[in-house]
Amino acid sequence: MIDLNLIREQPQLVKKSLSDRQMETTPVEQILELDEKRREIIQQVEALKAERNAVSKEIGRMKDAQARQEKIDAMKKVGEQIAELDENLRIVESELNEILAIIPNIPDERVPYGKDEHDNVVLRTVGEKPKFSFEPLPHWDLGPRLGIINFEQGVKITGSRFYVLSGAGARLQRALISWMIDLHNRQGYTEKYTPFMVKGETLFGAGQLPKFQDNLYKDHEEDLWMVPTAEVPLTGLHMNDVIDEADLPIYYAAYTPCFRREKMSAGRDVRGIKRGHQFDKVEMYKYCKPENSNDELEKMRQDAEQTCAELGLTYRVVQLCSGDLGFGASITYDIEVWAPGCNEWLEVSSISNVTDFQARRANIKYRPSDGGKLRYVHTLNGSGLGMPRTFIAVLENYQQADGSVVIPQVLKPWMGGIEVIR
RNA sequence: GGAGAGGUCGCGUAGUCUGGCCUAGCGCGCACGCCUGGAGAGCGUGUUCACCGAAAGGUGACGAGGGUUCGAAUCCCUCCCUCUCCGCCA
Repeated sequence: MIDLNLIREQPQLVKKSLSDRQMETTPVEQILELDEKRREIIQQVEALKAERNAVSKEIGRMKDAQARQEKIDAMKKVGEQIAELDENLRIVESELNEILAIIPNIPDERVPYGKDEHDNVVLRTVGEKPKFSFEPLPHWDLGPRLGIINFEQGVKITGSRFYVLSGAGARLQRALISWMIDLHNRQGYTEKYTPFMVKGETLFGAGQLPKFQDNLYKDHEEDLWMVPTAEVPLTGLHMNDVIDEADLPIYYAAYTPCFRREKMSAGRDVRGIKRGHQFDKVEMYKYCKPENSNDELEKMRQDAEQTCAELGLTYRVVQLCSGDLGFGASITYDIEVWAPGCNEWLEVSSISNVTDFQARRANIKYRPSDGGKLRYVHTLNGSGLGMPRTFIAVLENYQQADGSVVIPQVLKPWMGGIEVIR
């Protein structure tokens, strides 16, 4: 949610932001109109309520039965007016909130203008694309050949875009998750294990509802939704909280599976395990003071980069352009690792400063140490890292001429003695 | 899932039966001041948030949402959560 005051005071800035994001319509005028109407009604109805409160108090003290009845009758009419105005107010406010709820965050001024992902800017590349003495296989050949990825079984028990990991493959994924969480621990993040299902309110707070409803799985009978990312429960942890300034910044890391219907991406990346309806991810998350969120973003990007580097993967850092920016993000870096088998850069991390966008929706504030007014925190999130793609990169980069896959050094403590998958 | 007890301004509680001096009392904590060589004790003052308003001021919030009423923390309905017991169960 962006600040209504910002729309009031700088409507041009908001309009430009929305058009930079390639939104066709910018409902700024409509918001201002509704806001105007809202304040008008509030003034009317509150004046009436003040009158009713005063007279009602009087009635309680009145002795004369007839005069008393007259006042009661008069207040009955006032009550009817109040009910009518309250109803109007409710309608105006719900219209206003409906629109505000789908306005994305304002891009940071450093975000380059661009139409879509083709206009993203590669900031730098770390490492070199590895050279092979043989033709490296894509993971969709490598996995089944090694017996560690089974596509048919996934389709059999659940459906398309599902797969089963087996033996050393399942173990490799578990090793990646454990190693990553331990690494983030050392980087200062507190590990969290959260529910994988949340209520609608929590999804609203994180900015997933109402806009991305179509991409979410939901229980048919209850208000329970499968999380599309750990960012959602991690935002929810402090929903409606007031945090002491001394406790900031807060760093969390969590592993969760992520569930996405991928309606928008139907037909994309159908080959392999790159895009499924269920995937595992380790997420980094921060709550901090507004003045520190830029520095925290850079630190989180370094933390994600370290994760790629320690795995020995070649990666590049990409700055998202305005048109490719996510709904809640004000600025985003993607980290992509090189996958020599499928011959492409795979996005394994997306690191964003969400500023106060989620904090407003989820009502997360902090109390300044100097006793000043409560302020909204800033939140940041970043994958550290996304599983199937990191898994793909490890398989494809560490494959040998004989078709086996060597386990990266850092993962060995979790592999139970397995050094090579063959 | 069944029965019962609860949810009040940081924490703990009073208030609910009997609607209106509840403009939500008291204790603890916290902040400031007085006192003190200093500290403690004591005394005094203050101590939620959101919204509307230039301000004065006003409105709303007693788990959430509805209803009754001139007026609801208080009465009625629905839901959520916590605790105790029972049932079921990894």
